[in-house]
Amino acid sequence: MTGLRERQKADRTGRILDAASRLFRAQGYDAVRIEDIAAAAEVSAGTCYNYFSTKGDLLLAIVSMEVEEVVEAGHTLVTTPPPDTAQALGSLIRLYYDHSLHYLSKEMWRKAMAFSIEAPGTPFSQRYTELDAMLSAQVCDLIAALQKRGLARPDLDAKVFGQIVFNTLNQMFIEFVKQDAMPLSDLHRLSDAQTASLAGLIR
Amino acid sequence: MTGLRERQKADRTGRILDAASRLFRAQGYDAVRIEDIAAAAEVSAGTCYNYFSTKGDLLLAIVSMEVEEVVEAGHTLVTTPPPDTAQALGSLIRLYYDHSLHYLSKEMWRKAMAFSIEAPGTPFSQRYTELDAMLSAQVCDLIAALQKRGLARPDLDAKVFGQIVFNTLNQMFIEFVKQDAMPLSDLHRLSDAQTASLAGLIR
DNA sequence: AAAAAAGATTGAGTTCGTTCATTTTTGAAG
DNA sequence: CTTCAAAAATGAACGAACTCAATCTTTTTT
Repeated sequence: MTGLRERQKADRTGRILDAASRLFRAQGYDAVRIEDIAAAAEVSAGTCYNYFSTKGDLLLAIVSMEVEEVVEAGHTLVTTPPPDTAQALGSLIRLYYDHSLHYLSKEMWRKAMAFSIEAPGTPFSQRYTELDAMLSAQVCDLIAALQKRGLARPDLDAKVFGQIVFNTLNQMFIEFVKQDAMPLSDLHRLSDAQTASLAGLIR
Repeated sequence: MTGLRERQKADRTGRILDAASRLFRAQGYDAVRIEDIAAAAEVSAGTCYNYFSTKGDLLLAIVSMEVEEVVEAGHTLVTTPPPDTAQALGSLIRLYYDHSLHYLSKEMWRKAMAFSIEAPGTPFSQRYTELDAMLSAQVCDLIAALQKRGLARPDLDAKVFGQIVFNTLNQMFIEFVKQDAMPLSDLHRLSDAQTASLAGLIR
């Protein structure tokens, strides 16, 4: 079933993604030209456009892989939440934040977020939006799980409140990547304060 | 004290802003070239760059003027809020949303938001971020005003809660401008539902 | 009022993302 | 094995944002 054509296609996709990911991280998104990526992936510039519609979409493909990992890691945590509301929320949020700079620079996040707003219809922009929705749903699930364990007010709409929490942490993350000088520890501090407030409303 | 040089500078700035605003709205941000703006403003392309650092920053200058108007209009409403929590919040939000498409297209909003994330250091990007903070503060002020009138739980931190409300409405607005097909009425529906939930938490 | 300095304008030139006509490679049919 | 069609790769050409050395305009100095 795996013809030569199919195998080469997958191989090229992988090489382009690898090359782009490595170069973006090493030199920055703007400093890397499509031609550089093509050269590193041993294809031509035109071929990159057979696989990814724009440079921005290629970036979003890379970012999406990262977010996929986070969604998976988050799933484990949501199914076995710590036995305290603030700590449960805090752990999930910390998981998201700490993963974020593992493979991606702030510049890459900025460009990715910008592109997903600017060009929402692009294939990987849609994928990225989906993944965002999955993260949001995960927070909702956590709150529902806490309710089930009697750690959160049962009269709360878990979906509405989960989205509120997600919007808040998302907004703080945007501020974080917008300021190159801001260290991760500051994001944690801000986040812990908000989480405490929000946990107060839940309990 | 207004020398010739100063007057010409103000005049040119105005002409560039006017031309760009008109052309962006009529033809779309991407379709308009700097040269087109320059021609319409009766200057050269290079001159546009003496006044605005990039095309994106020029757009943000235009968007900022719009947001300034909204901040002003909102101020009136916050000082004399309707005598009902949900209605007060709803009026302010409606004010923001209804103003949004008056002078600016969805594409312009998308590009502006994208640029403000992508290039946060640029002069008008900073201005735009400031204005965003002012809107957020306005929502906080409204909640504080409601507390003062006994229309909201006094034990609530107005600042924290205001930011939550602002983040929520901001996020909904982003979804709105990301989908060209979505009518303003749908945004209102979504917003009304969320506002009702949030008003419930406040009372 | 002339000369010098400071400040702005200009548009040709550079760069890089993107497109597309042409060429090459792959897979199927005879 | 040859022929043909479909799919994919290629790189030269294009377009638009942005830069910068040369030029022009305004202000200040003598």
